Amino acid sequence: MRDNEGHPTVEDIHRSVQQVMPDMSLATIYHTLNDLVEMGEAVQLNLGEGKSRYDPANEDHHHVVCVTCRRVLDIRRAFNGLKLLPEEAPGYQIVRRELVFYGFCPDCRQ
Amino acid sequence: MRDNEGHPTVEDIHRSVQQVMPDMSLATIYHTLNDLVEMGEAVQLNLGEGKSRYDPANEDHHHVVCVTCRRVLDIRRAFNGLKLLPEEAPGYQIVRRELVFYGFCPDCRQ
DNA sequence: ATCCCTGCAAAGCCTTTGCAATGCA
DNA sequence: TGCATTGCAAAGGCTTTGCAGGGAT
Repeated sequence: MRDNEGHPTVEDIHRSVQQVMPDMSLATIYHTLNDLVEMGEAVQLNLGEGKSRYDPANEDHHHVVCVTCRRVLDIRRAFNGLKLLPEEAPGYQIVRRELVFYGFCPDCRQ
Repeated sequence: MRDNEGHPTVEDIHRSVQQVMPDMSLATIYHTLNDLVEMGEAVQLNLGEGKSRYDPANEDHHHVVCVTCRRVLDIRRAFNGLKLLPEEAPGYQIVRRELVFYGFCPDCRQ
């Protein structure tokens, strides 16, 4: 995941791992990713594609998705000034937040 | 969607519509929802469940999802002070943003 | 010897698609 | 009549699961 340049799908990771371990199966990739997510080492991204992408759980950053070409861009500073007001979710213990912007990238905007 | 109390899945909508039109098929629900999203009348939510939920496209509000019981709570004020800095996504035209908090609801927190 | 990890194949969802039938203008 | 909408069934994509084989402790 770290070598992969960003937001790899399960398929991406599978191909990548197979270059080192040619027999690695898809099922094992799924198993391992689920374990990593459970351990808190990886984050599963839901970018509205019908499939998941994965990030190492390093930083609290977020994403811009082009609705046309599906390119994904990292956003690092969007959370300045943002907080979940306690009175909006009383009693909740928040463990993660995911912010996705959808729009047209410069190329697809024409 | 408006009658449904919140964030219905396709299945929810299907059941709901069938109470009035018993022959309504799932395929038609999917067709209609896709049309509504394309028209900008509905919003498809990705809450990390492997299936979609839908909201009428009324307000720019967001969601808290309990990672245990999957209950979904609306958040209305979380965007105070949040903006997408232009230098973070130069040339992009943003059309929608989706913010999801994941955590434990009061009941599942124990 | 036991236990966990792996791979394969099958099954499971959710969603889309092809096609024929239907309804409406 | 012509066109869009519908329903059904099949297919498609992503993910999970059952099971048996194999490696490590």
